[in-house]
Amino acid sequence: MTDFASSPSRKKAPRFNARLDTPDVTQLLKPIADSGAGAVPLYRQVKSALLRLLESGQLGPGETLPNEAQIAKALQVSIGTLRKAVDELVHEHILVRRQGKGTFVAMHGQERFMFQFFHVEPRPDVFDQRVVTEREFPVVDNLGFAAGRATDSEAYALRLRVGDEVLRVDNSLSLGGQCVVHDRIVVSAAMFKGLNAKRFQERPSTIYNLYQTDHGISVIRAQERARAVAASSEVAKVLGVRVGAPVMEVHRVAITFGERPVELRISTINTQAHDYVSLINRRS
Amino acid sequence: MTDFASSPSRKKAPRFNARLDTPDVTQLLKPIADSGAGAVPLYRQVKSALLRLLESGQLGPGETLPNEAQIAKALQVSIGTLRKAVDELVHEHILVRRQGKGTFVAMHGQERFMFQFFHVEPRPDVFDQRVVTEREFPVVDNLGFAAGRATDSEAYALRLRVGDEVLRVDNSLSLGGQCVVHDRIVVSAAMFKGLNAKRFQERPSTIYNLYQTDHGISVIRAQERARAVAASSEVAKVLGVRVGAPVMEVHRVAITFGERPVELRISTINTQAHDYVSLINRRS
DNA sequence: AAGTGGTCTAGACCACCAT
DNA sequence: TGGTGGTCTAGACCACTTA
Repeated sequence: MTDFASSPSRKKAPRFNARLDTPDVTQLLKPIADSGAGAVPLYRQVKSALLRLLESGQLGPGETLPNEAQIAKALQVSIGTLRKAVDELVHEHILVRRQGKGTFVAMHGQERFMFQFFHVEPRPDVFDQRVVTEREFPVVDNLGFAAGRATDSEAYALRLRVGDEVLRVDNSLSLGGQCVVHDRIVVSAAMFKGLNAKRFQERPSTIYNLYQTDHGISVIRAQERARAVAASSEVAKVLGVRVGAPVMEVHRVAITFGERPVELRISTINTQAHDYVSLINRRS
Repeated sequence: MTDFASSPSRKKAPRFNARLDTPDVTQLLKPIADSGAGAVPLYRQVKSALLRLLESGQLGPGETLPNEAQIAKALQVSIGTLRKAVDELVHEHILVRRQGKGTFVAMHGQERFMFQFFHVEPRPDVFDQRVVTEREFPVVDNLGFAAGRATDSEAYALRLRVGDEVLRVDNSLSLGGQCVVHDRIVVSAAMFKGLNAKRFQERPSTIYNLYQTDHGISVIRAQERARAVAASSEVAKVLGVRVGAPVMEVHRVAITFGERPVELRISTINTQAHDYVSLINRRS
């Protein structure tokens, strides 16, 4: 039961010449009338039109977009203009292009999580540079799952009212058999109706993948603020450090379409042998 | 005395119809022969040609590029291809476009420093959201300047040999009158010949601006790794925290053309009232 | 008014992928 | 072999800046 039932037009059955995995989305794309001087550029309007398609769920994760010529024709813009719009969506990891295959709605999985959302990696050893430490997907162990009422800061981050029902999940993340991160996840219970410990623990892929497949919510971006704190007794036990030891605390708000906050995640990191690596590192 | 003396062709005097602030760079741009199948795309080759121009110093910080039509003609590519190359360089903050004025080699200044390299800002107050905390440029006070020999980790980060001569600079950075960051800067003495405490302290703009104007070295990118540590006595005194208090330590290697490391900077941050904000936050 | 970058078009051809 | 995205072209017109 997702929110998509309220979308204005339902999916139509594929027409005889439509590809099976491609809903006939072109019918939903109305020609864009260029509004003339000083207005939003046409390619931005095209981008918005595509975003509306994704946001409304008419085009879901993993689905194939119509080919560029078709979309361009449906919107009555040139293919170059369409490409510029898609370029930006690809750059934001919202769409994925594959030459020879097509353009797809981005899906959450391990690769994307590692690339876009996981920023912890082993500290390179100055004295042993032979060891090329590959980035490693963490083993996630669930420590707890509970419903509760939003605190001030939780409500602020998730744009809820204080006291609204939230779900809290505690996880430990391990790299190389060693627990390195403690995660406290907070989400709105209203937004994630039906989410329970069992579903959470048995998810086949990443947590953001679960949000996407079970609740139709696609995380597209995140904000992170980091600080150093003294380890609490609870976290110290999980991370295997002494109480009061300096650990890093990262507050992340995951965001979906329309700048709506989805999840607050407080990661406490044991940085004895690992670093928090800023996205600044990526080249392009 | 910069390294540019070794560049193959010297700057020519501007021709009678050239703009005064624009060296006749088009003469230096040789037509690009498309190398055919499976090769590097033409627009990447154009990008490389432009990068060589910047790297060799034939086009310096703040200078105006010839207009797009001229460059395209000189390289014998279409204007669209040239624009795609420039697009990427603009995205990497190496060039700056200004509609109606021209395209310029990016210069270091406060705005760029704040945007690209400074990641500390006040922690927003959950209980007093009226206060919109604007990002503020820090007041930098010099605490020390000394020559020395590269340690293992310094040599590793700067790609020097252990024992090579380095310059070390200590600064304190204050926001709102409060010291928030202690910076230890390490650079190769050979790379920054003639850099002394006086020049350093009297610089008119940012430190990266000094590197650019005095030594012809343009920082174009940085790598950062962060961790939580216990404050040392030296740093504790500067930051006004007790020895052993948890503080954040950010190791940044600033990089110039050709992936060459320029500067190692270890920032120790008092995160009592401030956060380290990840670049992930930016939208586009 | 002249010069610059910004947008938009219409088409050709290439490289990659599936069949 | 046919379909997809990727590259490249040549030009028209618009918006912004400066003189």
